[in-house]
Amino acid sequence: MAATIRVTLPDGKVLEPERGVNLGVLARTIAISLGKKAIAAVVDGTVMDLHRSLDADAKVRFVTEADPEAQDVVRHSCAHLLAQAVKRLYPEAKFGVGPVIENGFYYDMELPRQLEPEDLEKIEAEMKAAAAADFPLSRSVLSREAALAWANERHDPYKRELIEGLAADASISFYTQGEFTDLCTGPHVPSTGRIKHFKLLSIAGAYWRGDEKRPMLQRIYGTAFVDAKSLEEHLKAREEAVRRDHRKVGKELGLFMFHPLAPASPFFMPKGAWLYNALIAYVRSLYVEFGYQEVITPQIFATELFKISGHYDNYKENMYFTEAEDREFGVKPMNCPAHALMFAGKGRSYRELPLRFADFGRLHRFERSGVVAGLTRVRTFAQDDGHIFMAPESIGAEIENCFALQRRIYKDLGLPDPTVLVGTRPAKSVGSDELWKKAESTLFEQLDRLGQKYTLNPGDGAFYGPKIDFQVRDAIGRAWQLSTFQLDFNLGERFDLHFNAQDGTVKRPVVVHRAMLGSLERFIGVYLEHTAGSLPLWLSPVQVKVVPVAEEVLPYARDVGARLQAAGLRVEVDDRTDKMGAKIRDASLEKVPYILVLGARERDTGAVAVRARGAGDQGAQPFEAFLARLLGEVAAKS
RNA sequence: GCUGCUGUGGCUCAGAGGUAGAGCACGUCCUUGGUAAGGACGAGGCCGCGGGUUCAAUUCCCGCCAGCAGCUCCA
Repeated sequence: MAATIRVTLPDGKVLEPERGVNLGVLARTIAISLGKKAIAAVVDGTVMDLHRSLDADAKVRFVTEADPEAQDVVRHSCAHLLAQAVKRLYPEAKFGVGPVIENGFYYDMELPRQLEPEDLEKIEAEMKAAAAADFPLSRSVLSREAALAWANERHDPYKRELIEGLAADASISFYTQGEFTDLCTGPHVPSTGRIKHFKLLSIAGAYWRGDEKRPMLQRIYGTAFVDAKSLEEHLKAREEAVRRDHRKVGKELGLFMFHPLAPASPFFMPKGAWLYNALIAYVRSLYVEFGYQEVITPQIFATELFKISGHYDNYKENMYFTEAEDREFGVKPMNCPAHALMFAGKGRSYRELPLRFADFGRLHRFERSGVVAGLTRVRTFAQDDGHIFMAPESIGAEIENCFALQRRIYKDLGLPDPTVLVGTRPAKSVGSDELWKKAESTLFEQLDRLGQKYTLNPGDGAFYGPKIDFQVRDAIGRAWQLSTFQLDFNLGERFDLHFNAQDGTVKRPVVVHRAMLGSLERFIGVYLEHTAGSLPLWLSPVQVKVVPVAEEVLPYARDVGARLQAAGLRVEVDDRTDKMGAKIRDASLEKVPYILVLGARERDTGAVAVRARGAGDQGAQPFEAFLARLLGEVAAKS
C-alpha cells in the first residue's frame, strides 16, 4: 500500500499527501488563508468535516463561507450549539432530533418545564457564550453497545431509540464540543466560533417522530447564516411576510371576514365577492377554448354515494352528515362522485370523449380545529374543479391540455413557474395493484414525453390515484400548493362507468381530476400574499378612485366617474367632505390602481390628473387618452 | 385533534381585584383644500361564553368557544 494518496483539487491540481492526512491540515497546506476560511470539505461529492482524514485517492473541494454547502453545515452546527446551551441551562433535558430545514434548523427536546419566549433570549445568550469559547468539534465513532451506554448514562430515551434504529453493525458517530456531546452523522464546522450569525425564532410543540400517538416534545426553531447580511435579510423577509399576511390584507381591503358562529368559513364582502366571481369568470372564459362543459350538481347526497366512491371509508370523519326521513345524507366534500353519476346518466359513446366536466360547486369538509387557517384551509370552499372522462389512449393528450391551461392561467395571473411534485400511491388507498401500477407508469411516461421536470413525492398521491401537484413561490419565496392533476383508474371501476368504443366493444373510461387555481379561497389567500394586496388592474375590485379637489368640482368628478363606468371600468367617486390629501391617502391604502385628482384645471380642459399606484403623480392627460390606456391594460391583463 | 399563546368599542391596541381608556373608523358641525392624515363636538363596550374563589372578578382559577404559532392531517 502506497504511503501517499492522490488528491485532486477543483482546479485539476493534484496533491500527494500521506495516507490518512487530516483535511484541515490539508487545507492549511494549500494555503494558510484557506485553512482559516474552510468550514468543511466536499470529498467525492460528500460534505465532510475538516477533521476527517483521507485514506484513499479523492477529489476534494474545500467549502468556505462563500460556498452554498456552508450554510447547512453552519445551521446544523448551530442546532448543536442550541442543544449545548439548553443542556447547560437544563441539565435534565432530553433530546430528539435537530435537523436543518429550509430556512434554518430546529431541535426537539423534552424539558422540565414549558419554555416561554423570554427563555429564548437566555438560551441565545448561552449559545453566544459557547460560540465565543470557540470549542473545537471533535468526531468519535462508537460501537452500537457503547452508543447505547452513552444514551443510558444520559437517561435519554429519544437518543436511545435513535441508536436502536441504526443497523447492528453501524459505526455510530458522535460530535463533542466542550462539555457537550451529541449523536450525529455530521458534518460540522471545525469549531463553535464559526457560528456567528444566528437567531432563535420560536417555540412549538412537535410529536416525537411526527407521530401524534407519541409524546409531544418542545421544538425550538432558529436560523443561522454564514454572514450577518443574509441573517438580516431573512429576518426582514419574515417581517415582510407578516405585513403581507392575507388575513391582514383581506381585512384592510374589506375583502372578507370570519365569524365565530361559522368557524373556518369565510364571508366574502362585496369587494371580495367581486374578486371571487371575477376569478371564476376568468377561468370560465377559458373553458370554451379548452373544451370544458360546465355543470351544476347537488350539494347533498345519500351516503351510499360516498360509500361507492370510497370517500366514506377514507374521509367520513371529515364530512358533514344530516338525516331526513330516516335516510342519511352527506354534504359533498368533492365533485367527482357527482360527475361520475352524470357520466353514467346516459349511454356514452367514444364520440363524446374526452368529456370534460367543469364545476364550481360549493364543497364542505370538516377540517379539524387545529388545522384551519385564514383562507388557506377552510371548511367551505369551491374549486375550479374539472373531471375529464376519456379513453385510456387519450391520457397523454389530456394531460398536455391540462398543462397548457395551467400555463395560460399562471401567465395571465403573473404567477411564477411552479415546482412540479408527483405523488405516488399512499398507504391508505383503494384499487388493485395492477391499476395503480398502470396509473403511475402512465403518468411518468407522459411527464417524460412532455419533458416536464418533477420532484418525486412517494406516498403523496390521492387515495384513488397518483397526482401531480404544482407549488408556486410567492413574492417572498414561500411555497404554496395550488394546481393539482390526478390520474384515476379507480373511479370508473367503482361506478362501473363504460362507453361504447369505435370497435364495438364496451370500454372503461379513465378519469383525470384537475383544478388550476385549486380552492378559490386558498387561491385568493395566496394571491393576496403574492401581490401584497396590490391586485392587477383587471382583478381590482375598484380600478379607479376619483378624488375631487374641492366640492365645487364634484359634478365633474361624478361625470368622469360615470363615463369610466359606462366604458366598463369599476370606479368610485370619493364624495366625502374630507381633504383631498386624506382621500388620496385612503385610496392609496386601499391599493386602488389609479387615483384621478380633479380640480378646476382638469374640468376646464376636459382632462384628468392621474396618480398611479406605486408611481405617484403622473400629471394631467386628456380623459380619452386615460380611458384608452386603462382599457388597453385591462385587455392585456397587465 | 395535540402542545403553547391570545381574546377589551367596527379596526389596532393600552389597562388594572373596587363595575373601562387611546388612536383610527363612524355621526354632526366648521373648514373648500392641488397629490399620503384640517379642526371641534358626539355616539359607541355583557372587557368571547359558562362556572368557581372573593365583600367585590373584565382582572385570579377551571371548563367551553373562537383565533394565532407549530405538530399531525389535507380526497
